[in-house]
Amino acid sequence: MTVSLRERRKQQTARDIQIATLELAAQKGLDQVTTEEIAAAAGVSTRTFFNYFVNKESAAIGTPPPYSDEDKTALCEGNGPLHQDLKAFLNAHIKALTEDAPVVRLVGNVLRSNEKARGILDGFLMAERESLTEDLTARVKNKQLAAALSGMATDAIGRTIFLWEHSENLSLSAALDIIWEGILEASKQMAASSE
Amino acid sequence: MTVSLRERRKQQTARDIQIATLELAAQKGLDQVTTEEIAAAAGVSTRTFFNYFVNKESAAIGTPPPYSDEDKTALCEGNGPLHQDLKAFLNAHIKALTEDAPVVRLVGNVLRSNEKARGILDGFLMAERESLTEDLTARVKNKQLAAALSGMATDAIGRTIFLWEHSENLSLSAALDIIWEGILEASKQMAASSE
DNA sequence: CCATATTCCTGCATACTGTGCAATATTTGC
DNA sequence: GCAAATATTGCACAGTATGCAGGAATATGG
Repeated sequence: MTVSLRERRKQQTARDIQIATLELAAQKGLDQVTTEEIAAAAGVSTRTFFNYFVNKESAAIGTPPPYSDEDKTALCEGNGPLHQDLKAFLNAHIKALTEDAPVVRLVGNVLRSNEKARGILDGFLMAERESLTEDLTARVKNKQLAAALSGMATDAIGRTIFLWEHSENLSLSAALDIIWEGILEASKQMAASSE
Repeated sequence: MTVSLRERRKQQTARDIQIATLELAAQKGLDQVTTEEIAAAAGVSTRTFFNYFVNKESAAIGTPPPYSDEDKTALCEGNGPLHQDLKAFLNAHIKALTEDAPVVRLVGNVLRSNEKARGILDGFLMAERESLTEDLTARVKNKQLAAALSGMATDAIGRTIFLWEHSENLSLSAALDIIWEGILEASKQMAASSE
């Protein structure tokens, strides 16, 4: 076994707390849920709850899947057209999100009504975007260009999830295709006669 | 006089509270400042502080300048190339921000370290972006395209402020020019061979 | 298998946040 | 001025979050 019993227990407890938080939040809104309730539902003391997460909003968000390192290196070492490599990169990330679709949906629900949770996720996404920008700089050799591209990418993920949450019978990856179409069209219009 | 004494007092008090909040936050970080201190510095009771703002993070952010209605209609009724009209739109908004540059700087400072504040601003920006998307839809007749464009615009504002805060001797509008250059370049690369 | 070191969980004390309510003070319109 | 409307304030109270210290569970080494 690669991880100790202690390690596994810790991860299990963290997940228990997150699930308990999300389920209670789904029932009556995160603001109406007390940390005491969450702790009880997760089978730990209030004090332990705060050993795992600094507040209930963080508990709801948990640790979202980061951009994978392989995907990032594939992107910056890719030799296809940029838009195609970027799309492949986003496809991979969306696929990772699909694994946890139910949690994504519950988290999205919390984000809609809770500002603090948005801020926490936003901080996470900013860090992700920054790291993607750095990697992209290796490929395109231009900081501002890389920043613009990685902004487009991160924005695309966000809008994809939003579209998916608000549509019936639309997979995450189908939603991405729609969003991506809009981005390509926007790029064309922006690039048109911009010399 | 267009506004009553009461109205003016209210606005003055709101501003007093915001300034007090930002100054105390600049000294020792918003997290280390209590609402009691802020209220005392602004010359009101703690209870009154909460009549004006729901929490200290909102007090720090205050009410950021929204996209102006004239600028929005100018944008969607414009007949120049899209990238040019969009740039003009952003120029106008950045000019508005320049009026309050010191406050923008202090707010930026808070945003860097406070997640809750980021979430609050994020909510505000989401609403702004959505309204811009609607207006743009009138011009480009395509929801996803409009959403992508308004995402680029809002992102540009954010990155402009960031660049400006981290550079010596760079005006907000000069920062926007640099960011904009990156966006145009990104659009070109994305549009290249995307048929 | 036991001893003990390490890590984790918990209860308790405490400071701060945010809201409802009722009393008090201020402004407004007449 | 005076009554109605609106703002401010103090107080009570529930919830959030952290430090600390003792006890429980797990890991390690013989």
